Amino acid sequence: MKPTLQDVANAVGVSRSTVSNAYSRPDQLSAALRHRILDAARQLGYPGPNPTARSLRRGFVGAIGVLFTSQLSYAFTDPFAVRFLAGLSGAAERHGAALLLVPLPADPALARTAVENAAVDGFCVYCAGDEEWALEAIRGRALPYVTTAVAEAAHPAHRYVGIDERAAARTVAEHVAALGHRRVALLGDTVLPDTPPGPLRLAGPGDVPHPTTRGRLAGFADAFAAVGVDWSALTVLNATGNSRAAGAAAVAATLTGDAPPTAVLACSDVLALGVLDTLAEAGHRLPHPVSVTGFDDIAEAAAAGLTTMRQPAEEKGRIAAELLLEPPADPAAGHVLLRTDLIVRTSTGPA
Amino acid sequence: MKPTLQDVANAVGVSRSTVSNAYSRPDQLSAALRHRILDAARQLGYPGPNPTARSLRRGFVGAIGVLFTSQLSYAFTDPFAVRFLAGLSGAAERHGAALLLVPLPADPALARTAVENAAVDGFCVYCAGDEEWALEAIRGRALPYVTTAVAEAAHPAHRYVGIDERAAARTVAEHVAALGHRRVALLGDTVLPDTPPGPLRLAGPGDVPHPTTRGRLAGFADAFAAVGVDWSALTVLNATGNSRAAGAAAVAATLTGDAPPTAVLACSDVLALGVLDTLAEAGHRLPHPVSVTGFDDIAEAAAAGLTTMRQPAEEKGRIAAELLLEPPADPAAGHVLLRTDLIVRTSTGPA
DNA sequence: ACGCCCTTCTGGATCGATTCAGTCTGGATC
DNA sequence: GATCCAGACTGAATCGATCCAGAAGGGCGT
Repeated sequence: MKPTLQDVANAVGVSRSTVSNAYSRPDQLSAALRHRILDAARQLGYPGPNPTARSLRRGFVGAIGVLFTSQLSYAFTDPFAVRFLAGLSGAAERHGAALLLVPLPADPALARTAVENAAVDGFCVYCAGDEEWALEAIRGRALPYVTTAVAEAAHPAHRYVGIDERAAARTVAEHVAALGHRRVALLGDTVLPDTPPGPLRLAGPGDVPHPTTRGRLAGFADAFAAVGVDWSALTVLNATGNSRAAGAAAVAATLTGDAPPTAVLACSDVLALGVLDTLAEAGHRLPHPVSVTGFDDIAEAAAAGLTTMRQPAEEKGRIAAELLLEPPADPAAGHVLLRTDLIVRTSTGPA
Repeated sequence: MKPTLQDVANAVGVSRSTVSNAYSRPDQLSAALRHRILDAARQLGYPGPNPTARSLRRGFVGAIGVLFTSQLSYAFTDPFAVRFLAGLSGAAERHGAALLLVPLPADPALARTAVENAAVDGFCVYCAGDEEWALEAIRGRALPYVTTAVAEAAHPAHRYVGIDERAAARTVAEHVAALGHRRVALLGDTVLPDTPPGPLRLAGPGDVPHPTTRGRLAGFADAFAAVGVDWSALTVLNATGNSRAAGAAAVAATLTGDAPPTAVLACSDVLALGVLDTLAEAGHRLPHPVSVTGFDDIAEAAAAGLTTMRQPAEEKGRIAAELLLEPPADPAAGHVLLRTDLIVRTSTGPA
């Protein structure tokens, strides 16, 4: 079998502790002996202290867990998530912390044990709406955690970095309203679960389960209410996934119907790009008869001329990591609200 | 402190082993007792067996390490790497394996210990040219590993999934040569280390340290040699990074010089897009006076009309994961060569 | 009543290190 | 020459589980 600390100790004729010190606390032994030990280790093919055993004894691991409550591969498919991870990994790198990407089985019970079995010192939970069970499991392990969305009635240990979804969405909608649009559609991913793509009847934004989508729809509604357009006059479109194709599918029938909206406000850039795809296929070029807005300001948005609400993706990731790796003394500092900026491009114009 | 197995055992009045079995081998005890144990655990706030202790005893971790020998955050910046990771994570997810992204310090000695300290069952090494030290460290730990490039004189344990870089590049260049181009520039990232952006004198492709770049340049050269264009007649352009900006910077002076090339063959799509940016800024629209080709076929390539060599990014990731997670019995099956396809778009045309 | 098997549960050994209170040694101090 | 001390090294306890040989108890056939 592979050699252990003890084998090296035997070979050199010293105690296990001394070999351990040779690796982890060089100041505890003479340089000469340390060299002898390291040489012997090399000869024996000893690769250094076993990381698992070390973690067990030391009580910490040196890795933070990253949880995507939807599919893990989503993390690499969604441009915003990728930029978030870029920021996260940069900060982790600076702290020498590794990132453990934990895949979650579809079965909730199994998913919970996946969270309980992850060897990490803390968790970053990328919010997908339904994550309370995950947070509960994390708290059960008494590990620190950060979420990527504002939590209203947060548990004291709950740290987060997010934006004011509702206010940001309201700003987008105010821009659209100011351009004179009154017949508008709001487009979101999984506005209601298990619902086909296309228009949806909703009593109000409060009925939307996903908090981020709920906040954004509410913000859109706020702005239109302020100019006299009631919630019931707004069309809500449901997309079955956060992808261009899903966005296109959700909006298709509505755009070709009679009395199509003059503006479509999407809850994400990816969905908005899907809308632009549909318009482009119908032969429309910018500026369109239909104004379109997105959310997040991903790289593709600029190229497509998409008006959108920018949120600092990399910074969000960086701060999430820092909240875990250098925990603020003041608990209030554990709640970070990021700035957002309306980026007006060519996809919006007068009604 | 947090409760342990022993505490739960004491509370219920059974042995440690029985509590352990309640979690890991439910068939070893009666359902009734199992429920009593699990209930007691819940009451005590016991979060389930400690993952680190379990790993130590069981001898495996349930995670595979992912090594980017350049900066970790590069993984999320390069579109090809992201798609690779998407494939990797999808396969890992299916096997219930977690992904440990290990950041490597710039200092080589520290980087080596980072590899030695990662608690994983195997490594996927995303090739960056200089990774032999990492492979050595991994072999020292007797862990299985996969690299993302073909290795010629591979260690027996060395599994890989790659493409025939040279043949693929040759195919691209043959396409360009067939269009009549004879005055061409070849563009690569870090053709020689520590060299400013722009043209470079090289005796031949053999002088390039990075194996992937070397293979691609050699393939380009092969095709042009076949039509009578000598290596010395080719311009080699060095980019200082794999980004659009770096690609643009590398090519700028050459494009505006006298006798500019009629075609630029880049070693990656990102670099090629940088060249297109430069051309667009100079007011050129497709089809250009200058043909441009890329490599990889990332998503942006299609939108930009870039002719490129497609390699199956997600599949590469998937196969890498599978080579680790379901090791082939036949060692020859540990060497996978992927298919590549020339995708001709509008960025190439007759000279 | 006896032996046998099967299920259920136990106790101790073990995984591979780290930690900390000591012990030992040689040299400086008075 | 006795005392003290800093530096170098040791040993046992510990981290929190899993594993396995075996003990206890119950049911069954003869």
